[in-house]
Amino acid sequence: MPKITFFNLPEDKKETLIQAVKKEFSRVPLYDASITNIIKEASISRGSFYQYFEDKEDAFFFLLNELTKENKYIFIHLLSRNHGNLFETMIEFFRIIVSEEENFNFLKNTFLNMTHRIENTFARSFSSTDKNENFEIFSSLVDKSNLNISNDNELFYILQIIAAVTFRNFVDKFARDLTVEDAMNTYLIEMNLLMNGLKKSNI
Amino acid sequence: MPKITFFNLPEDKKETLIQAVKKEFSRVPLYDASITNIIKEASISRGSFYQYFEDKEDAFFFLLNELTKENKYIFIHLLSRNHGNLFETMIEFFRIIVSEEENFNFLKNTFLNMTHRIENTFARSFSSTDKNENFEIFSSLVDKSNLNISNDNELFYILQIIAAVTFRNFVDKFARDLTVEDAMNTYLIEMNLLMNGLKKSNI
DNA sequence: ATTGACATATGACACGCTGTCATATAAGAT
DNA sequence: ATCTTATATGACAGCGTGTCATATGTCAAT
Repeated sequence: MPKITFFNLPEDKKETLIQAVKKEFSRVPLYDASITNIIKEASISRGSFYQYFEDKEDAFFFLLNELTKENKYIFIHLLSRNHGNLFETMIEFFRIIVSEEENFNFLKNTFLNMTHRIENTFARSFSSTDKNENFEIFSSLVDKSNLNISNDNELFYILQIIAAVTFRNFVDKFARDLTVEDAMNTYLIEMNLLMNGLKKSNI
Repeated sequence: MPKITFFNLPEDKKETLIQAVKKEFSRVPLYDASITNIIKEASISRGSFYQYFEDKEDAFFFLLNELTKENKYIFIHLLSRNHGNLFETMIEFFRIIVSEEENFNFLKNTFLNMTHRIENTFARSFSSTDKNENFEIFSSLVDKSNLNISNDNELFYILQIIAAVTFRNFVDKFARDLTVEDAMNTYLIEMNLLMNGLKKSNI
């Protein structure tokens, strides 16, 4: 978490700083990013940076969190518009993320260097790391009547599976520079397999 | 790839160096590892390190590749013993990896900091990144008769899905320090969901 | 207006790490 | 014995991080 000093900053200065942080993390992934570049871009001193953030990671995760908040908002919106249909919602959500242009490079650097912590942060967009408050919200919005589960608890595993597969598809999209349509095609095939099962169903 | 000089090394010196590399990457993840520590441990000069490897990553991926080769061997063996049953094989394979003690810390550091490149390397144990020669081998060994696919090509997507879910379970095991049995339980639930489908099947 | 208390800003610096290179040593061939 | 090629070495430049003593700004109280 950024320090209080950061949040006390006047709006315009804060915005300049955020843009500088975003620029650097769009240029290179977390571990290659340089604080020196950020402070040059934002025209602040080295010391100031450390008054605002704990370190490089702190700044990165602040940014990622902001993005995730927006995505979560989008996801919740889609879910209710689709009357709780999880699969329809995931497919629409997937399209929105892979079509994203403004944050393209930031997303690319982030997905291609997805550590456990980054994945967990991002996953809050549409799922939940733990069985926490997030999970309750999602659970209440999802139409469970046509899911292969006997109790709420099992929804958790379904979300885990969908998250895992969705992530892999995000990464693939960026790693292989797929077009939006190619990425969508693969994702649709895999979501269908997920829905219907990988095992041949008995006739 | 390590340089020729490395492969020309007498067996014992090479082994000492590999152990030093392993020790450092067991201590901390790739990006926190220090070449200085490795050369101290192996009693070689800084210059020598660079005669053997391109850089830190080069050493890391060499090690990961070695490990992956062993895993691949294990996987193939299990697959044939299970007469090509993919799910049974994955479950046995999963248990072997999460029970691993010798490489515990190396695996932990690796899984918790799994970038796209690391994932791809490791995935060669039981799947294939691309539709390459690896895929042909796996494809020929897998019993496809009870899989929900109409052609060989679709096997690829099934492997992708299984790989994604398996990875997530590996990561979870290390991230939350699960016992082997807890990790197995979750994995079994998820594999069952994968087999039978996330959607309620029509009665 | 002056003071004191607290919040914020600054950049020089110590420290650690990487990758290189000129030089030294060893090994092998003729 | 000499030349050639392969390997080893550690000093060093360059860069980046996080800290800290110092400077500057803010604001309430007198």
